[in-house]
Amino acid sequence: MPTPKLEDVARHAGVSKTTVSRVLNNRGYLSQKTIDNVNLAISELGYHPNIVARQLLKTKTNLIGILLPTISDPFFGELASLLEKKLYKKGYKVIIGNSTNDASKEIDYLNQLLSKQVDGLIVGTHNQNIAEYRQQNLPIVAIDRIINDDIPIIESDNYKGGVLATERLIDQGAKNIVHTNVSQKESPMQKRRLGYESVMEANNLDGKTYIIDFDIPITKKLDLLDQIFEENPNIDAIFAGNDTDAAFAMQVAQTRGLSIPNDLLIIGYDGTELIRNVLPQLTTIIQPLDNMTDLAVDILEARMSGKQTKKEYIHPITIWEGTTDKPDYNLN
Amino acid sequence: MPTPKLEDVARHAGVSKTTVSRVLNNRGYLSQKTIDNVNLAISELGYHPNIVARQLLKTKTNLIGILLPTISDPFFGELASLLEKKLYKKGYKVIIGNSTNDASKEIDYLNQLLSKQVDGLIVGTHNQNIAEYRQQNLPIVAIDRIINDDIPIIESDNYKGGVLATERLIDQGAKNIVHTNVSQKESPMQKRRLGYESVMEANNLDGKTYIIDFDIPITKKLDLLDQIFEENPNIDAIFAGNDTDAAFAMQVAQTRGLSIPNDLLIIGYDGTELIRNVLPQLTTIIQPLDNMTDLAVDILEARMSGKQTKKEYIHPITIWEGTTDKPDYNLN
DNA sequence: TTGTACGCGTTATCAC
DNA sequence: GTGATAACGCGTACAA
Repeated sequence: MPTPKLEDVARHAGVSKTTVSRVLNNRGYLSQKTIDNVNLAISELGYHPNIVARQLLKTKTNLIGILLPTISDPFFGELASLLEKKLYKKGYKVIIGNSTNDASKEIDYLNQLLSKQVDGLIVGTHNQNIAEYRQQNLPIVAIDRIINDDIPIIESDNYKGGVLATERLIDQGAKNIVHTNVSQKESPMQKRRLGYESVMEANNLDGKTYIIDFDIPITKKLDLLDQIFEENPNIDAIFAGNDTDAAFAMQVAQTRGLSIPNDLLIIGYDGTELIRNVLPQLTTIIQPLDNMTDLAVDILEARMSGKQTKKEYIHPITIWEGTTDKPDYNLN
Repeated sequence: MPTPKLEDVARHAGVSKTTVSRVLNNRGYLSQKTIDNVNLAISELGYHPNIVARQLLKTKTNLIGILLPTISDPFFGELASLLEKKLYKKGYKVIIGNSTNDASKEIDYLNQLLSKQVDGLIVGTHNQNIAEYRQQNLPIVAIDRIINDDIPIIESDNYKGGVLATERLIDQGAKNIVHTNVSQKESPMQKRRLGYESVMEANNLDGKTYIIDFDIPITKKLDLLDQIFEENPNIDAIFAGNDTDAAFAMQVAQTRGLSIPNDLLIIGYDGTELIRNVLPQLTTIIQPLDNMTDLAVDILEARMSGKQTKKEYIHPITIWEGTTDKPDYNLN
């Protein structure tokens, strides 16, 4: 027998569909006897209401899309995890996609939104120039990503983070500092680079930024990092655009016989809970993910209920004081 | 104006709803002129088909639920990431939930399945005795988890992994080896413990297993690990039930002044890509996640199309040869 | 080659 | 208190 529907329950209980629906939703006036009757029929048949039919009528799915470049990286993993928990508490479930460098996949997810499958979307991907975003009245919130003027951005104080990291390295005597960042020009992550460049310039130092995108294979990342050392024999510090890069750089440096922090200083960015505990020696800029995700959910809800919001929300960063940026560490 | 529907497009193009539907789905015979006409109307109105209405008609959502204890841990992050990629290629999108120790949340997700919101479910959580699983004909696949006799399990060769790790530690001279595992008695992860215990017994050694569940806060995990050292002053090796435990144990040990591998040997379990690159020195048992997720998707599809499957699929493990289990490492 | 009419499972409206 | 009926937006026999 196929899954029972409302009508089957109604027939079984000897009432109308309306009555069953009322029992299901606690609406209207019903005699206790009827209620008991219907509930009995429901459990006897093992009936479960069909969510999809409800969604069609309500034009609301209680589903939120989350689109990230990857979810296996600790930063995005923690981001996704926090968002899911917070959205769940508000009654939403989450459709997640890692769009790994795949613009067509991102477009596909966007079409779902436009097709009323999700009530809202949180984007943290980095593909550019996707026409589908040029729609109206879409409840979207971006994390660390610029989409267009209408879509609010949640981010950490990337510029200040870049400044802080670079200053610390210079304070420790570093002169040949290399930075890693992503290729997407319109990402707020570029502000990390701007902070780095402005401090370098103020100190009359030449800066050099290498591109390491999120969604490339790890082996490729290691190759790129190795190349940095190859091309910069005098390198004495790295300000990595994220902690994964920083951690990989530590490994590559050690493979090449460089000792950290004596031969090479390293500072990362993100400061996820995982990295802080697995690699506590890594000095890094902490993004306040808890606050950022709280806000992302709030702003999304505001947009979904048609409220206006600000365009940009910048969160203060803090620093995790490890030892990878202190060459005198071993002397203590 | 509200979002346009099929009927609006039809009126705009001067044809019937059926014709528009045909154009949308490339079905039946249509004149090129009509096709162009309809497509023009579609783009002029900015029409997008309503997925929910389609789902109702087809009684299929192309949505798969994935239920994991957490997604911020690298193992589950990579698992979720791989599953999402592979399901996407087959035309499915993914609803993800981390059920962090919350049985009611797990039940809630199960009800979604029963409510026809998803076509299938992949479970890797560890909550027990959930009655909702006792349903019939649910397309479910479990990863590293025993649910009931009807639901197939995908797992690595946990027993052999436990044996292998313990033997290696004993070969290096360890005698006081502590193991960590989860509290869920019916998890296949217990086979890691059984492997460990059988080898310990065969060598006339006393084993001791500590419980560290996946979904407790990191600070709590660190406390539990610290307690292990407190209660076992003679400890000379740890076989951690997963790599996160292993990595944290390394940190706690170092904080207590223990040097690895000279004072303490460590072997982990999982061997995710991230940990292999961030902490390559950690010797660990590698689960073939790529194969396991391939199979999980295949088996789920088989179940969804009503085919019978085996009850258990065990994948061979390999070892990542780091240096944390080789006390003579520094002598080389 | 195109159109009509019905059904997917639920809830809202109005009547009794 | 309860029931009949329409409506949500789409796809598909069947007819033309």
